Amino acid sequence: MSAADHEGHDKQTVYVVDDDPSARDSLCWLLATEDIVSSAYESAESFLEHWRSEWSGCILVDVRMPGKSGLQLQDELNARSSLMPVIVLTGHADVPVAIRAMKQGAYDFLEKPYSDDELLNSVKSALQREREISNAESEKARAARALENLTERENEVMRLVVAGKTNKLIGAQLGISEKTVEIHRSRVMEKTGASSLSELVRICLLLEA
Amino acid sequence: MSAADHEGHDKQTVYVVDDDPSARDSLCWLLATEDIVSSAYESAESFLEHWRSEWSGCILVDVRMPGKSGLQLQDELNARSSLMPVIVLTGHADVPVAIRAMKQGAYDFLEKPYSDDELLNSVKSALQREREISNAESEKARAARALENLTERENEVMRLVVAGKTNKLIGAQLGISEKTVEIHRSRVMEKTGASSLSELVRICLLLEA
DNA sequence: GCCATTGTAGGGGTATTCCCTGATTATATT
DNA sequence: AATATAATCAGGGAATACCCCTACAATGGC
Repeated sequence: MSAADHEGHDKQTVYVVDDDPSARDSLCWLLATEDIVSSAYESAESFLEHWRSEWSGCILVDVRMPGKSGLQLQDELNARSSLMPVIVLTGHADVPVAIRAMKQGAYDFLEKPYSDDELLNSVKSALQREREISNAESEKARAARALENLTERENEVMRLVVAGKTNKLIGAQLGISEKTVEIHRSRVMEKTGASSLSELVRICLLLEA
Repeated sequence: MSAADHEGHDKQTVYVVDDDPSARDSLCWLLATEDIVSSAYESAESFLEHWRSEWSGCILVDVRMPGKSGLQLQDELNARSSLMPVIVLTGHADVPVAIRAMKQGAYDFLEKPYSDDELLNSVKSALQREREISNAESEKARAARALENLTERENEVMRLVVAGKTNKLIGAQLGISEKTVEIHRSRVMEKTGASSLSELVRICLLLEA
């Protein structure tokens, strides 16, 4: 937990996507008063063009915009497996839109006029959430990187090891010598950096779920 | 997966909570056409009175009702750690209510008039979801039951075993003989029913998260 | 042809786990 | 007082895992 804080996170940024320049400006200004870094885009398209999966922070997006709407932007981000919380802003009461946004995984949905406090609270909580998600994801990514260097055979052996089988059983099942299993097994431990069977099991479970 | 289906599930029931008798009747009738068992309540209070945590299925609740509203019912169920999906029904477009319902974890939010198909699709998908949640929960419960029979010492030893330490290290750390650790360890395996270290790790991880 | 990688296998040794029997002490329950 | 449970420790032995070494065949790239 404590170690994860000073890990590979770029500083969190709030990405403001709104076609109305004055709305963008006032949002960015408001965020700046709380020392929150923001970055503004005038359309969903221009945001998506620049978007990088490594970005850290959250997104503030207006529903009604020329071109792609806020909901379509959300869709596209979901398709790209973005895990960044999205806060949807809207000027008009529209239940179906609100429901769709929430079901698409919006972190929050604010109707104008909203108070500065409402917005800031929502943003801060979204940033906090993103930090947690991001930490969990970087652990997963580290595990995945460790596993992708394994050869097919090593992977096969690893799965059986994690399933709790002994080297002897694994050898019999794969039609190879127990000795060979030993070697694959030790390579697995070496490549994954796991110092114990428990760690190896943890790594594998992290990627199954 | 296949084994979980014929497990301790009571048959799934859709709990209909609505103060309007004709609405209740038409919902129950509609559900019956798809062979879905339903049970109707005229108020949040009467539903909560009968509610049992073992119930399996989902809840269809109207927002506007005399006494506790649908949202308050949702609150109360959350407080009681209910994991049953809640589908909120409403007659009037009201964004804040819809947002609140979704943020409180509603599975869906339907505005009248909704089509029969919309409702049935939502219900069926909620029931499917509940089945998954319920299976996952019963696994967790089984693991918890296994662990709560452990003595303090056994629990202590188990944590260290799962942390990947050897019996020797555990003995040193707890100031007891390696032999004694062996015994606690084997009791842990026996009581939890784990047939390998991997299984034990799985069980523990299931309850940490 | 040479070299790196991968998969295979054995010898030999040490460490660890796992299972058996047997025992002592304390505490709580009956 | 007798019984049960929990926690402690010991010896011995079988099975397993882990680590060192050497070795060979196939594969593909330089």
